Amino acid sequence: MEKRRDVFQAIADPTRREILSLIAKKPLNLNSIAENFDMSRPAVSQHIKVLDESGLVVMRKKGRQRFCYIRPQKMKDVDQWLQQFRQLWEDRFDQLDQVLTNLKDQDDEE
Amino acid sequence: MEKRRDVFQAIADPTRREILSLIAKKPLNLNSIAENFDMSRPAVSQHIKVLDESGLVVMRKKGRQRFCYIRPQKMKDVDQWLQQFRQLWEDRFDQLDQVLTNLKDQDDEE
DNA sequence: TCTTTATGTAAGTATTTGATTACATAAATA
DNA sequence: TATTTATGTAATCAAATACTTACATAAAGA
Repeated sequence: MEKRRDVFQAIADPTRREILSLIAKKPLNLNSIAENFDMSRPAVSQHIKVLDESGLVVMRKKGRQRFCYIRPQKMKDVDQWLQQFRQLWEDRFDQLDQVLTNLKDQDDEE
Repeated sequence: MEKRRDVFQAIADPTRREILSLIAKKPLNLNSIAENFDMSRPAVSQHIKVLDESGLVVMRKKGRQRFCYIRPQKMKDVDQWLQQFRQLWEDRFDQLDQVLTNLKDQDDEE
């Protein structure tokens, strides 16, 4: 039985996000993915395992290779979570922006 | 100087995502946020600190209270990262879906 | 069959995370 | 001024994370 993983936890790691970007362009086998990173193959393999367990990718055996495919449907889950905030950033003149404008006087970052 | 945090790492934790959902509806002070969770106030405070450092929220002092506001612009960063995958889930009949359909025979999950 | 290639897996480890409790401080109120 | 309220901070700790190296296995090709 496969362990279930949280999608948000899966995309938290920058290496895993890079892997997703890579295979979004073209499905790749494990070694080809590992070549793109400055870390050991087992390390990359573990990242892919996390992605697999989260449902963000699926693996498919092809001879002695295992190819990694992105699962767009699961990526959509993240998009749907964002839905609740979308209105906020589309409303340019909401209260929060005013608050942030006022804050510029007492806060100097960014 | 404030430590910079990764937005994706910030939303990785379910408690922090809940906090964001809460204050998206209405800005709240720290204690009011903590009331919604079954954990100690300092624990919630640390979560909010992470959100603050990631830029997803801003704090504003009001008397002895500190209110927590969502920063929609930063939420948009996540949305923009998703952009690269959007085409994939909008194309219903791409190669990946065919692969997934074939996979149903050798894989029994979900 | 022997070798190479692609991958799996196990053991070990440093660091980070997510929580706790205890105590400190600063603003509002009696 | 004394107390309450809202919050900050420090010390501690267990568990999870993100790696490493070493070895095992399974499929393809010489």
